Amino acid sequence: MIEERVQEWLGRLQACGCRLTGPRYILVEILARADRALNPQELHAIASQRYPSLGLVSVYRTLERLESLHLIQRVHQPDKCQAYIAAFDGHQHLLLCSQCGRVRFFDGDELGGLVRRVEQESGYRVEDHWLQLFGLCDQCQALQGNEVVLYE
Amino acid sequence: MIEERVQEWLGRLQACGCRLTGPRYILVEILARADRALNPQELHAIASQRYPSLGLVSVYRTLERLESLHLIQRVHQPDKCQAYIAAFDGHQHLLLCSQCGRVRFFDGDELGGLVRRVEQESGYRVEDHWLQLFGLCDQCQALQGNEVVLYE
DNA sequence: GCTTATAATGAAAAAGATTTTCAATAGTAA
DNA sequence: TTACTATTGAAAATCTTTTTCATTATAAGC
Ligand SMILES: [Mn+2]
Ligand SMILES: [Mn+2]
Ligand SMILES: [Zn+2]
Ligand SMILES: [Zn+2]
Repeated sequence: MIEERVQEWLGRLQACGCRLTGPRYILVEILARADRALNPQELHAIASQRYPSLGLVSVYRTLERLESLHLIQRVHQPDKCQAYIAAFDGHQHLLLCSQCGRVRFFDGDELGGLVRRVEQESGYRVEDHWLQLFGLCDQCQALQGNEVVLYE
Repeated sequence: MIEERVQEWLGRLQACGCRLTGPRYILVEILARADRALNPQELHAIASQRYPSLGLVSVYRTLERLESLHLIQRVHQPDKCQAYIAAFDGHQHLLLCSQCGRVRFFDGDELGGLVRRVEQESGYRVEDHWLQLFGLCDQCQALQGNEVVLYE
């Protein structure tokens, strides 16, 4: 299933005239597999292990390309706002572990009533919303904050 | 009411041993009056009109001080994440005009049921949430996007 | 008021993050 | 293989934020 995602992303890249290069294989594979948001530096550090000559600038360029294809999306957190994770189709919200950074998507917010009430009270016309939940994932609850298991 | 806020902030600054200086008066006044989030550059540009010798570094320092006193809070937006607005007491959410940037607070989300459902499905323990609504304020609706009225 | 201690200031330098430039390289189609 | 050109990484440039430091100015004590 993750492998399919990797193949799909590579296909989407090729479909829009992009070439499949070493740096892109690595970066796509890491991003498509990641269960937490990675910023350019983290991504570069991880990818460099398998592709030592990788330049940070290629990481920036690949992130930009993948984001413009809506394959990844930016994740805002209190302390970092420049991290990316595989994007979900459709309208979804994020659930983030504030300990290890693990991210999950969920859907089905029940904001209709709230939005109508706020529109009435404020006079604004609401067109979009951000909803993110923060908490502890099951693993981090079990560890009780003693250790943190990070990616790789 | 806004004047009271200015006085309160100045009092809070003094109460914790800070000195009341020219740069601080100006910055507090602008931030306490602003109805949209301002980033360091914008704030510096506005404040410089009244205090030309103001250094950008004092803007950063004042923002840090006011934030640590919980008098202002950071506002995240799709394109800028380093802007600040007067903080609200208690748990509140933001409503932002995506045209002019005007910000309002609202309370009373109805997320209890959703949070419980997501906790069940995910195994996460949810501890906090971010909810922001984006839309068009009444003024920007009236202008139909022809003009944008910005601060000062 | 005058003196004094020291918090605050702005210029400059440093550090970090991101973007641009450019010559060399390598993927792709013919 | 060849030719075209997208992509690469190094280096430079640009922006943003933080640190350093000598100078200034607030506020407390007299
Ligand atoms: Mn953000
Ligand atoms: Mn809430
Ligand atoms: Zn976790
Ligand atoms: Zn507006």
